[in-house]
Amino acid sequence: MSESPVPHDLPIYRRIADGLRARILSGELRDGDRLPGENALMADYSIARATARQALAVLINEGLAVPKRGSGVYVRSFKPIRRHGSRRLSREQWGEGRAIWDADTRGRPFTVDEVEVVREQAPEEVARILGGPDAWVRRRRYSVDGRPVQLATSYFPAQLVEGSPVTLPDTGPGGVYARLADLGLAPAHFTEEVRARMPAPRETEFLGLPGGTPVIVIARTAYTSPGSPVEHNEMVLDSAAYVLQYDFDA
Amino acid sequence: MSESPVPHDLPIYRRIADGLRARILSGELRDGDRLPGENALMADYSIARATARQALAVLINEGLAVPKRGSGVYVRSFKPIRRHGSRRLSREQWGEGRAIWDADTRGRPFTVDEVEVVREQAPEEVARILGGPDAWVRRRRYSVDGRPVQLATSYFPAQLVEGSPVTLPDTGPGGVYARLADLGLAPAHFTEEVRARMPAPRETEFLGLPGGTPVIVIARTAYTSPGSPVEHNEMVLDSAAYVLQYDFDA
DNA sequence: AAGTGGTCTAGACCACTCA
DNA sequence: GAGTGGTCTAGACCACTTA
Repeated sequence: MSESPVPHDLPIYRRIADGLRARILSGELRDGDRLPGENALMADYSIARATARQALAVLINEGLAVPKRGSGVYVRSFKPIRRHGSRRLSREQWGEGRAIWDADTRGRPFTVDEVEVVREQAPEEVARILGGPDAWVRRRRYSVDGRPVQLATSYFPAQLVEGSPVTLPDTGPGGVYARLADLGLAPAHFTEEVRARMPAPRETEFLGLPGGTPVIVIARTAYTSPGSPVEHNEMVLDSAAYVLQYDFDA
Repeated sequence: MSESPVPHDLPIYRRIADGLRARILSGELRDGDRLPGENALMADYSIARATARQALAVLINEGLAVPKRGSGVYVRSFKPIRRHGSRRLSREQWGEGRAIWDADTRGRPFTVDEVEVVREQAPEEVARILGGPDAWVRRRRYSVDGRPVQLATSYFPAQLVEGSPVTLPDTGPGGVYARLADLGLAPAHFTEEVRARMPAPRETEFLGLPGGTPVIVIARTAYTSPGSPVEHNEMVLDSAAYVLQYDFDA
C-alpha cells in the first residue's frame, strides 16, 4: 500500500488503536459494544495477525476494552461505587455542589465472602504502626452485584482484642467498630494512605480483573481518642469500581 | 459463566514472567538492575522471540520493569512523594505566603512549566459545578527532580476573578488561593474525588510515563465559607510518584 | 560493530463461544 | 461448524545504545 510521508510517523498498530480509541471516547462505540476483531482489522488494514492483536492489546491494556474468548473484544463499562472517606463534612451541608463523576450512590448491597480470622504475626510495617507484631487478622472480600470489588485485611493488636467478639468471624450488628467501642476502644481518628498501581497476579485472580485495570491500595489506621492505634486496614480496590470522595475544611 | 483465568497449565510466557517477578519481589533483582533480555530468554527457554517478548511485556504492563531501546529491560524503582489531603490545605499553609506544594515535596526541588492561563468555556461537567461555562483556566505541569509528576487544570468562575491576579501567569506569594483570599473568596471547604485508571496517550506523553503506570485523577472543588464554588481543579498524577494521605476524625 | 528492543509478516494449532 | 481470541514458531528490517 502507498503511504503518504507523514512527519509524525506512528506505527501502524498505534494508528489503528488511536482510531478505535477515538470512536470509543466519542461515544460512537458504547459500553458493551463489539470492536472490530482481529480478522476484521487484518482485512481492513491489510496487516498480519500479530499487528492486529497488538492494536487491540493497546486498548485492552488501557482498560478501555475487554477481550472475550471465542466471542470478540468489547468496549468496557465503568460504573463506579462512591466511597466516602470523611463523610462528616458532607458537601450537601454547605453547598449545592455536584459530583464530577457519576456514581451509583444507591444502596447497592455488599456481600462479604472469604472471611478468615486468624491470630498471626503482622508484617514489619504493620507491627511498627500497631506497636508490636502480635495481631488478630481479619481477611475478607467484598462483592457488589456478584462482582468482587475489594479485598481487605485488618490487623488488631492481639492484647487489646483477645477473647472479644473481634476475633470471631461474625461480629454482629455494627461490625468490628461497634465491638471495639464495647471494649472502650472506639476509633476516633483515621489516617489513610492511598496509592494506585497495577495488580499482582493474586489480586487479579481474587478480584477477577480484566487487563488494564489498576488497583487502588488504601492503608488506613484507626486511633482511639487518646491516640492509640486499634486497627490497621489494608484494602485493595478494583479501580474501575470505585470513586473515592474526601470532604474537608481549610 | 465467569471466566476463571486459571488453566492447569500456565502458558510458557506466564511461567517465565512469574519467575522474573518473583526474583524482583524477593529483592534478588533490585531497582535499576537489568533483566534477562529477549535473546537470553530465547536461549534459556528455547522459545521464539515473540514468546520472550510476551513474557517481558507482562512485567512491563505491571509496572515492574521498564524497557530501554537498544539497552535492555530494567527493574523499575518507586520513590513516591507524599501528598497530604486534608492537612496540607489548612489556612496556615497558604496564609503565610507559602505555596501548597511546599508541604508535599519536603524540600525536594520542584518546577512548574507549561503554564497557560486562558479564558475559555469550561466542559459541561465543570460548568455544572461552577454554575456556568465562563471560566478562567490555568493549566500547568509540575516536575520534581526534573521529572514530570503532575498535570493540573484549574477552572475559576470568570465573573469572580476577572481582572484580578488570578488571571496572570504569576500569582505571587501564596499562589492563587492567597489571591482568592484577597478578593474575599478564601476557600473554606474542599471536596476531592479520587480515581485511578490507565493514562490516555496525551497523559502518557506529557508525564513521560513508562508502560504499566496508572494515573491517579483528582477532581477537587473549593468553596468559600458561604458555600460558593470558587475553583475546580482537575489533577492527573503519575501513580508511581505519589502517595496520598488523608487524616480525618470519626 | 555488536547487541538490544520495536515493529511486522506469514504461517500454525488450540480452546472457546455462538448461531 | 464457523468464527473468535490465546498461544507459539521462524523468520525479517529498523532505530537505538553501548562499547
